[in-house]
Amino acid sequence: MVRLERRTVRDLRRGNRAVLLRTLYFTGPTSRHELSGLTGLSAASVSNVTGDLIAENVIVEAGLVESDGGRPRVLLRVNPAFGYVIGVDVGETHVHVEQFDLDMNELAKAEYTLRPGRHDVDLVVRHILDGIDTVLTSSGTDPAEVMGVGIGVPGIVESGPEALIHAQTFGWDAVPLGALLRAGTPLPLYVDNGAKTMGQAELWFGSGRGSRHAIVVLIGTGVGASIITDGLTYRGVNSSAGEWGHTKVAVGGRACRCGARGCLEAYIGAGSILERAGLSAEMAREQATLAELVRSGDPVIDETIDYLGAGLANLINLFNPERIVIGGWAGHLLGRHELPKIKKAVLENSLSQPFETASIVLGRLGPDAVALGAATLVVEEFLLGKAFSHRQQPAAI
Amino acid sequence: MVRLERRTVRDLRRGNRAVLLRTLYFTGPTSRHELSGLTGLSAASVSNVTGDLIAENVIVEAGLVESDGGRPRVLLRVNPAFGYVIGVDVGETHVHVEQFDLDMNELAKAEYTLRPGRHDVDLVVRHILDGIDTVLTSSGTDPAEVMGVGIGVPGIVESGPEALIHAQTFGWDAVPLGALLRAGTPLPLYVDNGAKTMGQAELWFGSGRGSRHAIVVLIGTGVGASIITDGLTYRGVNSSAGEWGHTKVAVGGRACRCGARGCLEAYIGAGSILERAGLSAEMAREQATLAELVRSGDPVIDETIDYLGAGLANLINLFNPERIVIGGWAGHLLGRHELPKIKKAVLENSLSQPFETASIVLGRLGPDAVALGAATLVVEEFLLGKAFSHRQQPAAI
DNA sequence: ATGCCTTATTTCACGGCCTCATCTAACATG
DNA sequence: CATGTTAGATGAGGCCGTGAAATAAGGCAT
Repeated sequence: MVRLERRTVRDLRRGNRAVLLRTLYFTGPTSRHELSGLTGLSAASVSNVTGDLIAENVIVEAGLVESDGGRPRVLLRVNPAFGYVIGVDVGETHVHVEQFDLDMNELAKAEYTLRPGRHDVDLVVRHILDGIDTVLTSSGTDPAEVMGVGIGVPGIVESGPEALIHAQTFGWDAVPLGALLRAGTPLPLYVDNGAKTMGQAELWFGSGRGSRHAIVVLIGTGVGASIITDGLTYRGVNSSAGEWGHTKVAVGGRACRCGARGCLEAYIGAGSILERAGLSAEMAREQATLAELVRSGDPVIDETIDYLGAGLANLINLFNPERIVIGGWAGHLLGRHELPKIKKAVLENSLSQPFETASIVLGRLGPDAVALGAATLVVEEFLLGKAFSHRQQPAAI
Repeated sequence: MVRLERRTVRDLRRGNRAVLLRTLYFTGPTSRHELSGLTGLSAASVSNVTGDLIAENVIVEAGLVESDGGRPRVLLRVNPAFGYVIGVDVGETHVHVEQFDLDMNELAKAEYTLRPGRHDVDLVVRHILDGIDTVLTSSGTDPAEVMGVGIGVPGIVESGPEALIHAQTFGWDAVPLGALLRAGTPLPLYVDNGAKTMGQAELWFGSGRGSRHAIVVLIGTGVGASIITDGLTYRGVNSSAGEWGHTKVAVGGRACRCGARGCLEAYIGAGSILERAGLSAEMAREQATLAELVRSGDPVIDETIDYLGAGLANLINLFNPERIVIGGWAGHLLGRHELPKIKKAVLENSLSQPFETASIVLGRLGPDAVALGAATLVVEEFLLGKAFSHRQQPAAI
């Protein structure tokens, strides 16, 4: 059932302000005149709203552009120093904490290594809190200028003030990461699944840019996906949507580490590929070993591509996206060498109408995309000016 | 990328008017006072907007309710005779045309039988056009009072003025049904996939009522799904989203009539079940034969349930819905007898967090739901007052 | 009957918003 | 330095939703 909400004349302004701010953010330096054309707002309104935004220091003037014969245009842009955002990537083997300005320039970074298999909650929490301190100190930023901290974690994140995390591979069962961090910092926190944060990074700054219905898949040791519908990350009712890795592509097939059988991850997850090749690779050498398999054209890779093709085709048949972005280190490895084969496998497994409109591309951002994307959770909130409404967001804690 | 749109003070009124109208439509007779509480609008605004709506005859007063000691409340309701809508169900063996008032009371009906395998486009078009005339004549309705005709068809419907239809099972490849109908009637037309129209019927009036994220699956000879996100049918970029029947649950498995292998439909579609049981049933006796299989507890049914469980679990893992509604004649047959087994199969194939929040229920509406749902496409347009914006609708042709 | 009490709905002044038309600013050109 | 051109600002006007006050429409006790 659609939930429409009443609006007052003030919501109007908030909304139009958000329209302007978002346009400015994604278009870059733009004159008031152009903004009027881009947003549909009258020149008068653009003038009013930008006036407010400048007074609040949210946007700043950024040079002139002469126009032939007339008054030059004043370019406006979002003030990158209006505030700062922090993104955290909690991975299987590391915790990365990065600070950005609003232009997403990286200002500072702190990295911590986790011993594989040792995902002590308190240790992770300490790394995150320490990392926040470290980056702020190293960049000389006043904590009051930090708009929030976005955190990308593996597994399912239940939205809510506790941000309960269920991550089987970490041995985390209902870990209240939000509450634990809340005890250590007053900054606004946004916790979300790492595949979703990476997806938002690719959507905003990478290969997904400009698309409205897209899917970003993350293939590493684990397999996940970020589903973007109508330009926003789709989260479902409990924000666990997008668990692509545990969809079944072979009823009664290989056992997966999640306990079920026939999961996609049991075929295309990096560890599973190695297992199927008869290699019991150490975590540490996983990447090099897989790279060698791909390079040597091992038949297990072809089989993997068949499963990947089916998995991607399922997404195409169900979501009818305009773009599919392949990310994650194993995804990059496969995609870099075998994209034509992958596309062929998808073609064989999907209906032709949706297949034809879905372009399949490699992710453009590196492994840091998880932290970058986590930071964009904070920026999203800033751009929507708290005026967003109907779609579930990972609310600040 | 989110597309926010500028709004003027007039959009505000259109939006709030839609809020009020929708509340009134789904809540039933309601006083102005209650409406104020339900919508959040001030009493003054409710008074203004309802005044307009009454003047336009869109809503009418509907009796009084005394309140203890004070002025009695005047109940308001949508005027069921403000306009009429027509829903068409184009199925494998029939064309049904039904006329409803805005309360979705069926006022007239026309039915045509199609010989299986003979899906001549012109014949279908003639049936539809003839059906429209027939129901209007039999109910004595002036065509000028008809708000539109919704048409549910099998296969993929490309949105656009032509409404190109791709339905392999009909042998329809890019049939411009919209254009063909347009030549025969001036009424606004809304063409959409039948699974989607049935889904909207269950969402509005059946087992999906009140849910925001739901999936309605249609299991008959063919297998489809309607995906409801944020209360609206999700269509994707080309409105082909929801092709669940051709997602792969067994890489390299049984051949499907779509040409691929391992499709869900090749295991749980009614015809496929019979085939797997070694019965080459005639279309005409399909239903009775399948019923017999289910009743006798044939092992092929247990196998079917395994595949159905995997298919539903995939939807749960990907969409994290609050409800799954099982519809379609074969779906009802299986669900009526084997719902506990189905739930167990889903449990075994889905992650526990999303599983726990998804209730799995049987559809409540009968086989007429496709036509009813098609008619709701027109009502949807009416309720949104053309003020909807960001979500793709099957635009009127 | 009458006056008071309670609750529902309407009216009205007000402040906020966007837009159109008009005005001013800031440049180039000759 | 006057003129032309384009960018941006300003102000009147028309809508909108809201709160407060007014009015409507009953019940109830006297």
